[in-house]
Amino acid sequence: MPKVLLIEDEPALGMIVKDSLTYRGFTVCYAANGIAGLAEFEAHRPDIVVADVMMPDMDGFTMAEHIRKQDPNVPIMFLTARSQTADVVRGFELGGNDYLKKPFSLDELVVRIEALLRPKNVVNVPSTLFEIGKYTFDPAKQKLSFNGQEASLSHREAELLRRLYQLRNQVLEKNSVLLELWGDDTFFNGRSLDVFITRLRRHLREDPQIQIVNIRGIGYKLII
Amino acid sequence: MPKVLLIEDEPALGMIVKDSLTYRGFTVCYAANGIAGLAEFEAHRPDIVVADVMMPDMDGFTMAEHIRKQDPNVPIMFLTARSQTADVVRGFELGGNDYLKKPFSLDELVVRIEALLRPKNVVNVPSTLFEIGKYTFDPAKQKLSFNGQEASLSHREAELLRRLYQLRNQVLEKNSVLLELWGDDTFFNGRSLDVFITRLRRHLREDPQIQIVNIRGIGYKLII
DNA sequence: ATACGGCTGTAACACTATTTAACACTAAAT
DNA sequence: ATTTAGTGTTAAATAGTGTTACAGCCGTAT
Repeated sequence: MPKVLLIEDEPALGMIVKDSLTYRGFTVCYAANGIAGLAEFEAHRPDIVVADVMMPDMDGFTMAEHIRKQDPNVPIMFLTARSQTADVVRGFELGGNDYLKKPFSLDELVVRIEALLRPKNVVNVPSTLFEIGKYTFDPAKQKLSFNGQEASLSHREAELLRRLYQLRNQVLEKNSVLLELWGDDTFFNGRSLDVFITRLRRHLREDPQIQIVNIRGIGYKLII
Repeated sequence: MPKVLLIEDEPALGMIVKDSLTYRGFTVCYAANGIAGLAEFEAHRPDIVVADVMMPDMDGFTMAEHIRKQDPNVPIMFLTARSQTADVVRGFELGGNDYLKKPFSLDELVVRIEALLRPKNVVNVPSTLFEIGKYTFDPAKQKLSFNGQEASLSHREAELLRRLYQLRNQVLEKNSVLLELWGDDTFFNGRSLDVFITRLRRHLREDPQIQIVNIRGIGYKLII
């Protein structure tokens, strides 16, 4: 039951939006101007802020600046009648994550609110587990597990393994991985990459099915 | 955490898109024109390029040509106000993988970027095993086994054996294999190929059934 | 048949790339 | 200040590939 703080100075529109959001299952706090909105924010700590830009006494952007100081992460959506991009840019610089031009449809508002509320990493977590032979590799946590045993990889190791996995059974070119991970491909970095390949081989040696084969002068291939 | 290089000469739109992508978890490098974009590409090696087409000093297509020379695989998406199909066709000829007509929604941009980043061609190919007489040859792992004993082949050896096997009992022309594996067919590479044939014969000598016979002036034939 | 010149087979060597252990350095954690 | 994890660097050993030399082979012209 996500909590929405709605700040809108035009009461008619405000009530319509509030009712509509309430009807769709959101808890809605409502304020009619920026100062009141700020007070509501502090009092109720909403999950998302939907704010009109043009309001008396304190506009939406100024209010957003204050909110940002208290919570750098809460998503803020601006409702704007002005279509000048300059204004929208200001909103984004304040960390507003979306904006909606009036007039807007209530459906669109809801869809956008839901998108902003969707925790990004919940979507990602199930997809980030790689099956590498008898191992399971979580590139986000940099963990490699083999029947219950969990080993931590360093960042370099994890990034390298991720690239190898994404191109599994194909050649991962030394060249490109050096540019991506090390930033250039000088001689010494090349040796460094070799060393990391050795380290990954050691990590993966429990499953003899898995091989990191060298393609001389080109790169490496992860065989599963 | 995919890296996006965004090239857009209109600063207002550029900032909006940049913020929006950043919020959704992308790392964003930003450039305001084609020349700067090219420099950013070389410096940061992004996973995907999103480029405006119409820009001062170097247009998106020209920039894409230069990027393609450095990386034939990186996806490029064009943002275009022009709807002329001719332009879009040119973009696709340069290997741009998608285009988006302005004005576009940020959600749509993100969906398309994610689609382009999704690795589509990496499927688990069950490694095919070749039966060569009493030997078993795994071209992916570059291994040759003979009743339990496993020997590693080098990459050149494995590639050569694979070609011989695929044309078993037919002639594999020196000429073509030299072009494919060595890149040209000069005299010295020709001798090199002879040497590799010798090495394969040694690897395969346990089964006298198997022969690599020479066709003078033409190539070799693997007889099983 | 014989000799010739261009192939081919192979060993040996040269040279470069890779593997690996060991150690050095740095930044963070204690 | 000390420990630790992560990463970079070095050096020695090993592996992969290219080059050369020489011996033998093949087809053919004599």
